[in-house]
Amino acid sequence: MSASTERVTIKDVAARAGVSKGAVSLAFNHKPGVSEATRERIFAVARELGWAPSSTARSLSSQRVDIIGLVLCRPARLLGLEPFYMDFVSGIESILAERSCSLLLRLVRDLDEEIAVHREWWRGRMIAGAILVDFREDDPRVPALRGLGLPAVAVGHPSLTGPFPAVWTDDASAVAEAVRYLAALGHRRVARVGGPADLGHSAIRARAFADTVRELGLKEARQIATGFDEKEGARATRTLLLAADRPTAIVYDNDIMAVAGAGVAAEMGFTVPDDLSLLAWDDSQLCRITHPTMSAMSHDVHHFGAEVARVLFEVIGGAHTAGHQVPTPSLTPRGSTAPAPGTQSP
Amino acid sequence: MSASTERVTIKDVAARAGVSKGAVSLAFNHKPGVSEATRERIFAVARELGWAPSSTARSLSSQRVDIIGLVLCRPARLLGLEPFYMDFVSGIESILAERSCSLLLRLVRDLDEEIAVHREWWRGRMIAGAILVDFREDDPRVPALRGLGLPAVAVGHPSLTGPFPAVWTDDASAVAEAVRYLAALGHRRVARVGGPADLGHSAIRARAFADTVRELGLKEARQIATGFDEKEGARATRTLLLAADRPTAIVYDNDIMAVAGAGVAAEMGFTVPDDLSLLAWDDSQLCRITHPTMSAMSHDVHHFGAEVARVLFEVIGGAHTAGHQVPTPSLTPRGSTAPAPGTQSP
DNA sequence: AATCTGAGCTTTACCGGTTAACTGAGGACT
DNA sequence: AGTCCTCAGTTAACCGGTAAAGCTCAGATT
Repeated sequence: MSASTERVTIKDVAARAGVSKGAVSLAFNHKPGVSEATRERIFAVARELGWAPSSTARSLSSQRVDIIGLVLCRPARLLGLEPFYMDFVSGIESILAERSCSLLLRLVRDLDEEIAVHREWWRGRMIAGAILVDFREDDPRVPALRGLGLPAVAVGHPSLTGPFPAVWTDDASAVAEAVRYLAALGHRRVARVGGPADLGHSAIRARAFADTVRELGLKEARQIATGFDEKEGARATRTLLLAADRPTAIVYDNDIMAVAGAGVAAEMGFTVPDDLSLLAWDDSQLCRITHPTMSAMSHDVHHFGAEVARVLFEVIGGAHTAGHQVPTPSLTPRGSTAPAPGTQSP
Repeated sequence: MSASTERVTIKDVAARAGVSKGAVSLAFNHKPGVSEATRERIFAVARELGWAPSSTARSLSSQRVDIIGLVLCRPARLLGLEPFYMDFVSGIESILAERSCSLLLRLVRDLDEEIAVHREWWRGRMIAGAILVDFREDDPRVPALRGLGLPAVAVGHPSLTGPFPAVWTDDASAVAEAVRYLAALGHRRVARVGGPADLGHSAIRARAFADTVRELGLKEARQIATGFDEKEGARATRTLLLAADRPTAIVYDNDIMAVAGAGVAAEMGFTVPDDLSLLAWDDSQLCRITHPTMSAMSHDVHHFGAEVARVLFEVIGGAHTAGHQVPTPSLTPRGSTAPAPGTQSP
């Protein structure tokens, strides 16, 4: 039981089993060319010696890896705050774990760095494929990474993701549903606190929001772009509520901001939902535990992540996947939305 | 600008620069043996060809990698729920990003699998070091991984982590502070909803809790072990509140359970904090946005993760690090704690 | 009897780097 | 002039696997 410092390699296993390296390799990759008896002997020796093929060496010579890459281009701090990402990652991991794969995670400051990381990872066959998130309009990653041959799945609307198979939610319909719901409750002045303006899905939601407002003949609606965090959500809410024609309902792009908005409303003397209705997005646990509870456009983010991973494996497997849509976030009314002030309940 | 399929390797760079592979390698590793002029020429060619050393190949021959490993042995779903982990990971990433390192993340079902993964990763020099978390008492990873030579830092009290440099918070003191605070508010029956019994820090907290209760002469205190999730937190709270000698204050092992507990209390007709005081742990955003806001034992989890990563780099660098303690969680009183029912305020 | 076949291995050439050992030229020192 | 260094590089072995090509031999085919 001594901890011998020598690393046991395929050569040791081969020698011990009385065969060549090649035979061991064949056996371990379940390829024909070794008899059942030899195969078993090899496995026995490997077990005895505690050997398993080195994935580094294997990936160098055979280009096969069991790692998939995820590069995130967001401030580290925000990751910890947003429930979305961890839930998404846990969904991915749930599928990777089934296949004994790991996730290589990297944080970068900008998209150029992200592109460089993907190039490098793929060049050296460090990863078998990648998951691309947070698409911008005219995203620079599309021209930079297309044609690399990197198997990748894109999280975002197909209009943004270029040649990469996309997995997305129909944000436009969801936004429309949200606005219609609020309009049905009698709200005429509805505002929206969105994510960063350059993010593709923010733009899609913004457009859908404006369109629906116009279509329903509501008052000209204000939208504010933010950085997704608590503070900006609070500030945006304050700005909206201080305006002369303050909204009676606000739709948020995530739940952190919605909850922060509820705090601001309370602090400014507005009662939710009597004076003001709030509608969150993503519906993590947060929404269920506030008082009042948060109405939200909810979808299963964990499942979303899992679906993305599943599609990625199809792509890696060579399938000509077109990508696909996961269920549209659906309205989950809770305690933060109510008929507009001065409206008969419908 | 054509997407030539051929991968550019060190050989191409060498040929183009008119030197040998060795010279390119020396230049890129900033080792002596090439003149400044040649070095520059090599770099220029590399830039022109878009070449960077393949980390796979490098790690095979030189054992140098810029990836660190983290294996988590928890249900995937829970990861997405607990604010702790993402915040912790984001702290780690903040330090890794500074050094252009990545995190290799893997989810496993049990500790045996975790041990196997670490062995494999380290054997093949897939990782430069690892972060070990969630220590049990007599943790099987300690005997299994010690003597491997794997640079690792352990998150947990040194009494649990064996030879691995530990980074930990002084949970015992924190628990004592929590109980003292509640006692000072006049609470005589204090209960605790803890994490899984086999987790080292749960045991430490349980012991400290019992000790402090005894020391202060409080009523015999009930402690319930749970799986850290919302549902179990709710159930434990219900159990406690249904008992004849129900507590007037409850300390939780994370904030999810505390918040779930608040919901149960409300649903059972207890007013927090008038009838019942609740004290959370970890203090994520959750605690600031509930009504009433949650008093908590708070610490900076992001910073904790960063510190762990920093220590790991020291260990990888060969330093003989002893590990160290990060600030003890400190009491942040908010709206969920108040004098015990029928007590004069102090 | 000569040839073909295929199962079961072995050999050998990589994969893309690193590194120890070696070479050759120029300069300093004796 | 001869010896010794040092610098700047080259060569070749090696890291731990994979994979294509080659070899051997028993049994089937003609």
